[in-house]
Amino acid sequence: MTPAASPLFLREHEVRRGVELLFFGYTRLTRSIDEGLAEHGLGRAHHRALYFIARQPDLTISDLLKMLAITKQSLGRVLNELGERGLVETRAGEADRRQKLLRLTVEGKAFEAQLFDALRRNLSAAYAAAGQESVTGFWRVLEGLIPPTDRAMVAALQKDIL
Amino acid sequence: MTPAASPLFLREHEVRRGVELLFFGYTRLTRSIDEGLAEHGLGRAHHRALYFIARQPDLTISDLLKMLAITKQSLGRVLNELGERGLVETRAGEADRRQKLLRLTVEGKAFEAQLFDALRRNLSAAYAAAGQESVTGFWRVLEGLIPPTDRAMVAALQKDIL
DNA sequence: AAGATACGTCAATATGGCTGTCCCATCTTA
DNA sequence: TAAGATGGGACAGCCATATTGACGTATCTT
Repeated sequence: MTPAASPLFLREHEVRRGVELLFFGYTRLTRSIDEGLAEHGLGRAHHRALYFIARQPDLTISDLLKMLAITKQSLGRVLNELGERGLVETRAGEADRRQKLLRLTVEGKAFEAQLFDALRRNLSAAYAAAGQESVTGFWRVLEGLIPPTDRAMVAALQKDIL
Repeated sequence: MTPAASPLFLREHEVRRGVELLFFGYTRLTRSIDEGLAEHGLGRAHHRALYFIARQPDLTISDLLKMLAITKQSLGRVLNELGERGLVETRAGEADRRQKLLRLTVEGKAFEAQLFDALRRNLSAAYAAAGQESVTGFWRVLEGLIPPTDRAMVAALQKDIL
């Protein structure tokens, strides 16, 4: 049998390639929406909040905090600005009235959809160029990068669509 | 013939899944080195510079600027701090003495290797869990996210190893 | 000798994070 | 029903990382 070549040595190539492609891929994708955000005087932090609220209507503040993994104070500023611009609105929770349930307004939905269009264009093109089996692999590797403790949270997002 | 289902509608699932996995995967991977950086009082910006200098010894300032896609002023601070800590050193270019060729010092190499270890552990685990065909797909999709104008730059990194 | 290029730097500003502290409303539980 | 826990908000100050704009110097090119 051919012995497996030194795993650490061989893997350095592959790991560096992954690090670099992740860096360039991620930063280029996120940059693709900066223009749209700037039109409203908003930044990427606002988009992240918009995105997850769009994804899970009636999300609570604490759920959103877990997603974004930032402090309450940082999120507070972002949500206030989104509220002032009429993009996000809140209601008190039904079972627990301390909670605030976050939703996009009609304008918020339209704006999120506009930003998502840029993401869709770029990711769709990459998916199409790579082929479906590649997309599956792309997802699998990324899942493996998420600490097991966070995986349930990410998986839950998938269940909410349709 | 079965007509292809509405591409835009079907793709929304897949695109959102990609956006989310990229966000969580990328941020969790980068967080894995924050502790090591904090020990030296450095941040992620310093790591990005260290990484690319490690990858392409004798890189010039302007090449590094293209990689990072930040301004000269921003990079200036980062490089000064890395220089003060004795992690990076420069020499004048041979052909063109206006250029500064960037290199890691012995300590810089050791530090970069230490940080890289955390990245390697995490990415290797994800690669192993996903399997080799998945890794190929992972790379292919990410390549597709990089604007064609930047692809040559990223590809050049692969040629420098070994 | 004139202009372009590579790099450095001063100054002011924006963004998006952080810590620490304190507050109020509401829910849970002894 | 009182005491404590929890969800959320807010004030204050700070830090890291990025920006724009302007200007300076050494070196290379023509």
